[in-house]
Amino acid sequence: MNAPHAKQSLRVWLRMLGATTIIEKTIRNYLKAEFDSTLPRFDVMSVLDRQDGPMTMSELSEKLLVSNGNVTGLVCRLVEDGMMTREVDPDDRRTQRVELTRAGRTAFRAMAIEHENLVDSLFDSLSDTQMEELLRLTTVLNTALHTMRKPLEKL
Amino acid sequence: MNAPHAKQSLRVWLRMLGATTIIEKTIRNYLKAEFDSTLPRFDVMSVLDRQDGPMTMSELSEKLLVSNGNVTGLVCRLVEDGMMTREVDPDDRRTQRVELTRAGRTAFRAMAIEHENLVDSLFDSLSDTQMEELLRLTTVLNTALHTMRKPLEKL
DNA sequence: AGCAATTATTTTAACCTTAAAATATATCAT
DNA sequence: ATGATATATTTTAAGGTTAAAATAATTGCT
Repeated sequence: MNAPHAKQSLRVWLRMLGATTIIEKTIRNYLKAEFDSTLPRFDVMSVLDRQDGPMTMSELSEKLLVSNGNVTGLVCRLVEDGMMTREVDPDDRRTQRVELTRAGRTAFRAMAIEHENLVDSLFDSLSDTQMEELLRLTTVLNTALHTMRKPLEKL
Repeated sequence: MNAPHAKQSLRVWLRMLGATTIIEKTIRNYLKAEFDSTLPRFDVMSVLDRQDGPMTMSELSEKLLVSNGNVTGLVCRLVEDGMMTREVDPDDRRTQRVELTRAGRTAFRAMAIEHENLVDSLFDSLSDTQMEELLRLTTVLNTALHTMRKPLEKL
């Protein structure tokens, strides 16, 4: 689409990575300190909370962009914690149907509110206009990266 | 600095996180496929390459924003791979002095070039103007996050 | 000198992550 | 029905990550 950005893109990338790294670490520490939980668990619960009925392991791993084996471990721990249930689908015994328990949904909603407040505070240095610009730019980038990714998956 | 961005910041954060996640995964896959290496190893070598003389484990972990224990493992593997040397500082036998080997420096430079080309291609969807905007915004954000972090470290 | 406090690093236990191999079940062609 | 193929998931091995405990060496106080 463009002439090469040369060294500019490396500089942009390192700034972006630096910011997301700090924000992510802050969120992880917060979830650990306040809820004795983790970001990957939060992400699993987030996907499940948006869902009406149960979900399969594969659907979960696709939504989260992580491997199947990874989901297996996360779900095991969340089930142990009483946040989720997992049961074999009677119609296809290869498939697991997982969903949040009532306690899981309640716990997630509480975390989600504070998570959002934390994120708000971390972006406090940007004005509303800057936030809009950043949203536009990251949306363009995201869309391009996703359409770039699709063909790669075919391999 | 501002009125609350409300839900806007969560949306911005998720877009930013989405983009960096895909870019990072792409880089990891690339380093694995082309150089049989990893991003954390690349980061260690990158810090060391910018350095003239040897460095201590603590300096390394500060630069990389990771724990001491983490650096221990990474350095062990890089030493095994012949990319680095590690020796006890004769003046303070608690301290390790680590640096790249010649092979390590050569390997890193080769990786760095292709890494930069890959990053360039991943940002291809943004125009030069958009890249400048993105650089400005992420710089503001980064600076604020770092100055936010300083006081937290004191605790 | 000798003991307490500090500093640099490693070890440990737990968790996250992946790719590849293994397991179990379902589907399909004959 | 049977055997091959495909699908859903788990297991395994290797690495990355952290906080906290353990080691080891230095510094400082008296």
